[in-house]
Formats: sequence, structure tokens, C-alpha cells
Amino acid sequence: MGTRVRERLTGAAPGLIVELGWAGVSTRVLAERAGVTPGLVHYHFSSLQALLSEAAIGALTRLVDDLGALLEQAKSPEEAVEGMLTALSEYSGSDPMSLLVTETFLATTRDAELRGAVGEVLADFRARLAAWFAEHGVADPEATAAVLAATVDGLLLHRALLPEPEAAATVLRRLVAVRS
Amino acid sequence: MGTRVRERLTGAAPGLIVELGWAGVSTRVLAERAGVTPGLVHYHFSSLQALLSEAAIGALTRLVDDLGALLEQAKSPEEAVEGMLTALSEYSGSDPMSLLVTETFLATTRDAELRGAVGEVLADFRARLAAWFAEHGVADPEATAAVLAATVDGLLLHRALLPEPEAAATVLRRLVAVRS
DNA sequence: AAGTGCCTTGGGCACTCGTCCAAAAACGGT
DNA sequence: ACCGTTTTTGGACGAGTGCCCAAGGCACTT
Repeated sequence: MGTRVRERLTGAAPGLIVELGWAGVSTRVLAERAGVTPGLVHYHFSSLQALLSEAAIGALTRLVDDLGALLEQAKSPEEAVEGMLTALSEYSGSDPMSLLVTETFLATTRDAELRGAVGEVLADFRARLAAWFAEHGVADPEATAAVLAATVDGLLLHRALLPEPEAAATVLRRLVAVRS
Repeated sequence: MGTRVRERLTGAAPGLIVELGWAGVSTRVLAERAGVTPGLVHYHFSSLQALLSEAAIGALTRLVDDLGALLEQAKSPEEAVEGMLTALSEYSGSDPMSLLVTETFLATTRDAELRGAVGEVLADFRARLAAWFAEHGVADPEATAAVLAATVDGLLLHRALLPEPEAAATVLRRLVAVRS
């Protein structure tokens, strides 16, 4: 089954990207982690970059879907912010998911194709947030969505270095002020 | 003058980190950019990592000082947010400074010594912000500082992928609500 | 039994990497 | 002019890289 090998490789990639950095993942460590022979990497994928891109975009899409589903269940803007924060707090410490997001963002700087794909995922996330905000009477829904998405990423990034204060949620709630 | 060579190397490093990624900077391209022979890298620095760390921490410290000085001149919280945003907007597009910050943050994941040094710089920035907020009557100054610092980083990161709406500044101003 | 695909293996290719080092050069004091 | 120190040079070392490919294994049809 060739598909099994593909899945094993794309499944092993995100963890290694986080551990070693995007540029630190080599065909051989990736194959070893996936329990597969190094030669298979270039049989199933056109290049190592293509493999990493496919794996990262898959993980990002899944994350956005999860956060989106979580959003649907919230009743109020405050509850939405709260829910996203607690969901992300499970990723605390040197969270794999946030590091993967950041690594992927940086990789887009040097790969135009990847940049396009990740841009779509981010735009999709912003659009979902904005739609939900508009429905629930939050002022400036698009801008709020953009700022909130950026803040979430920034907090995840900073968290690895310095824990954020407890009151961060309180402050964040100010962002989603309901239109007066 | 040995010091001239040191400066040339640490001066060339940040640009290359942004262009090629932290892991993509090699002794030879760095030496070439600095107009220096490759062998000199390991004469003046104990390792390539040490060179990159020293250069990055220097650049970060300078950035925090600049933003801190800008903060001192602001009269109101709104003006402070405005000033920081416009200062950062000069870095628009694929801004070198924000990418350097992010690259350095990620590098801390795999270098404990660097993590400590960058953590200090970030803590210093948060402390300056918080002190200024407390003086000007912003509610929850520490938490606001943490969230704002994260948001600034996140916006810079996202900006390379997707331009943020004009109204982002309006939304950000909500963050620095004055204590009621 | 022979043939036909796809999948897998293990090694090889040309290259870059960080680091080191002997020898050459430049410098400064006498 | 000589000498000791610091700086610079250019090349070498072993290790690791992405990618490629001839050879074999395997499940299937004919």
C-alpha cells in the first residue's frame, strides 16, 4: 500500500518540523521517524519541500477547522474568546501546534507556492471569524477578526518564552466589544 | 582592527537570517556578505551559533529601545498605539525587522542560552509598556502589555501573508481602555 | 510459467556544511 | 632591523545533505 507510506511520512513531518525547524528536517531523519526507507521519500513526493508543505498545510487546515467548529458552539463573543483561549492553553508550554504554525509562516517567506496555500487558509480563518462576529453584533468584524487572529498567534509565540498573565483573557475580551 | 571584522559580521547577520532563515546562514555566505574571509568567522567567534545569537540579541535590544523611546513621547494610550502602529507600518510588506524577531523566537526553541537572553529582552519590553500603561491609567497594565506585545508580533507575522484591514488600529485602541 | 505493473531497497552522486589549522601577513615596541 | 603578538588566509577534514537509480520483491493478470 503506497498510501500508507505517504500518510506515515506526512504524519511524521509536523513533529519533526517543530523539533528541528523547517530547514532541519532531512530526508533521512524523516524516513526513520516514519519507519520507512529514505529512498521512499522521493518516490512518493517530488521533493522534500513538497512533502513538508503538504504536511504543514494539512495540519493548518485541520487546526482552522477545529477552531471554527469551536466558534460555532459559542453563544456570546466573550464566550468565544474564552473558548479559544482555553483550547489554546492545552497547547501550553512549548506547544507543538503553535510552533508549527510559526515555522510554516516563516517558510512561506522563501516558498511562493506555500505562501499562496497558507494565505488561503489564513483568509478562510479570518472570514469565519468575521462572519461570526458580524452575526453577533461585534463592531468592525473584519478588522477584529484580523487583529484577534494575529493576537492568538502572537500569544502562542510569546508563551514559549514568557508565560502571559492570568488577566490576558480579560484584556482580550475588550477586543470583541459589541457595537454600541 | 579586529573589532571592525566583528562588527562587519554581526552587521551582516540579521539581513541574512531574514533572507535565508536562521538555519540557512552558513559561515561562507555570511563571510562573503561581510566582505571577509570565511576563516575569520571562527577566529572572532566561538561558533556560528554564537555569532548569530549575538547579532540577533543586539538587533532586538535596539528595537525595544526604539519602541520604548517612541512610547515616552506619547501623551495618551490611543496616541501610543497609533504611534507604534505607524512606526511598524514602515516595516510593511516582508519587513526585515519582524521576520528577524520571529526567526529569533523560533531559534530560542532550540538554544537554551539564546532563550534566556531573548526572554530578558521581551520581559524588559513588557515591563516598559506596563509601567507606561499604569502611569496613564490603563486597566490591567501588565496583562494589556503582554497582549499588546503579542498582537504587534502577530500582526507583523500575518502581514507578510495578508494585509490587515485599515480599521485594525480602531480595534487595537479598544485594548488600551482607560480604567473606569 | 511468464509477464506486467507498482512498490521498495540500498547505495552512490555531487555538493555544502561547521570547524580546524599551518603558514603567511600585518602590527607594535624596542 | 629584529622579534613577539595578533590577525588573516586558503585549504583541508569528516560528516551530512537532496536527489537519483539499477536492482529486486511483490501481487496480479494472462
